[in-house]
Amino acid sequence: MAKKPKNAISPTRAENYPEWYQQVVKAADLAEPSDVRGCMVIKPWGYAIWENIQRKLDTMFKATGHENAYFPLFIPMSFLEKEAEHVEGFAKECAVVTHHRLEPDPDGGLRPAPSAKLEEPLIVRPTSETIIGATFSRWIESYRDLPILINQWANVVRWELRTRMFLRTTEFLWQEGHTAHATDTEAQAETRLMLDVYAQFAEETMAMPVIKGEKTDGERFPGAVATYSIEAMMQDRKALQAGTSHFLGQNFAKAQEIKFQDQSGDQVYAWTTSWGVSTRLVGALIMTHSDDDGLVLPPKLAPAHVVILPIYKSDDERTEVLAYCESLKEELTAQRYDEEPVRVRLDDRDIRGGEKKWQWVKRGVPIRVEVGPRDVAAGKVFAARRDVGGKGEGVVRDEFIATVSATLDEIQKTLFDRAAAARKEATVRIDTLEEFKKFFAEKSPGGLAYCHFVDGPQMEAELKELKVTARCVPVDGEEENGKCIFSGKPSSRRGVFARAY
RNA sequence: CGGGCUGUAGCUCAGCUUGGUAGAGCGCUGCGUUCGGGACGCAGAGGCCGAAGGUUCAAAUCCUUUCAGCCCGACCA
Repeated sequence: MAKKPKNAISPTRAENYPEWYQQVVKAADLAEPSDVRGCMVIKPWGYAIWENIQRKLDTMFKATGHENAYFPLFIPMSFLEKEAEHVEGFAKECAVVTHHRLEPDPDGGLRPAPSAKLEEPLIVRPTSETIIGATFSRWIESYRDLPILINQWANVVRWELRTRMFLRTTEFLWQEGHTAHATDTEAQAETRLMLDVYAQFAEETMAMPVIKGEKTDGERFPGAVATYSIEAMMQDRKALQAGTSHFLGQNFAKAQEIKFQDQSGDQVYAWTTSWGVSTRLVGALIMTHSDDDGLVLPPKLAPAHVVILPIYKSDDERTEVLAYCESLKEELTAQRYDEEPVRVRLDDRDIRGGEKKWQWVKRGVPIRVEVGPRDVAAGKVFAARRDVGGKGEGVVRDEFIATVSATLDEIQKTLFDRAAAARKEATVRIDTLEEFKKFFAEKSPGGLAYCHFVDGPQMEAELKELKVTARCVPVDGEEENGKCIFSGKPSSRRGVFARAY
């Protein structure tokens, strides 16, 4: 007799959070390590979540006037050299292509053919500001060509030395928006608009509360004038940057010669922005909602809203139960949730019921329905919600179908409220360095600290010591006079500080 | 890129100190018993012990080199 562990995931969050995270990724069948160092294979269940994220965001981008396009994976090395800060930021983590042909080597293997060396090396894009900027410079001649609002769904490569599934991998999938505008004001408005889009997506679709804010000097995107981000708090109270929106000023326009003739006939530089979210959002999703039994998915992103598990012994029962399940599936699918048909999966695989049930628990499906001969006879279903745990309860079939959409809504809301409560619980205002150090002490749980500060080397040094980072200055924060806890200088706004991923 | 550790079955690992032609649990396949449940029994498939070289009658085991992974640090829009 095997021992029955109390939880499906070991270790639990409390025992070892980073290891728990890895185990959830594995148990929920989201992704696995690949044959290439630092890269992962995203498995169907994980990719389906990403597809849902993509679909939702893509709709929001289109609704705000953006169009999709696609730019090359390779970028001439010289392009990266054009913007000084940009080089500084990315040069250390670029994959470089130097040859275009292989040939047999003396040891029986292969090697890049010396005769096929590229005149100019290509880098695999770590982001596409430079090549898109170069393209924009050809597209833009007149103020009548502006604004240009482009988005691309793509993969990028950043040669990170230390990787974690979804949170930081060498290659990852993302979306990068790139826009060019005639005026400073318009570009700034675009930057803030997309920040709002991200925040709305995070809170309404991912059920993940976020803080919208501006980054400090140390955390700004290389080459940007201002970087904004949405910051979320994970269950271990560490902050995670979940999306960024950059106001690039005219920095890239000057580097890439993105010029146009304005209404008075003068040649002037355009104002550009860029903004992105990545598969890191899947990591954020995991660490925001999941529990010691595995993944917990917000209904709006779940690949399946409802999973139906038939239970039977004999062939007769099988026929009867399956027919009941098929019609249940059909009627559920006819229901609508979040403006789409309810997504239902009927799992009639021939494996043990208990094991099958736990697989779906670990995968985080919002509602699990078990149907056996007794339910068929009584016209009922046995339903359980993933967000509240427990075994579930018998419900009259038609009633279950009629309320499924409302139940999904309730689950979505419960997840958001729970995450918001956890964040509130971990949020403090701190006014002295002493208190700050205590809050972020070695064994302390930490959290989000709102403090007055003045950006500068003194702050950077203190933060580094404590392994704390300035996350952002909330954009909707109130003006308030105070003193920087690091330097004592006067400050008018509080910033958010936290340990971070 | 520095410091520490580990590479043996699909997975987690034992065996290595004291060299003698490879083990367990889980998973997988088949049969059976159970079953509103992550169950059990029996039978079976599966490994040239990360790679290369060396010592030896004999190497998973000792020596050298190399590659890969993990942890800690540095780095990280």
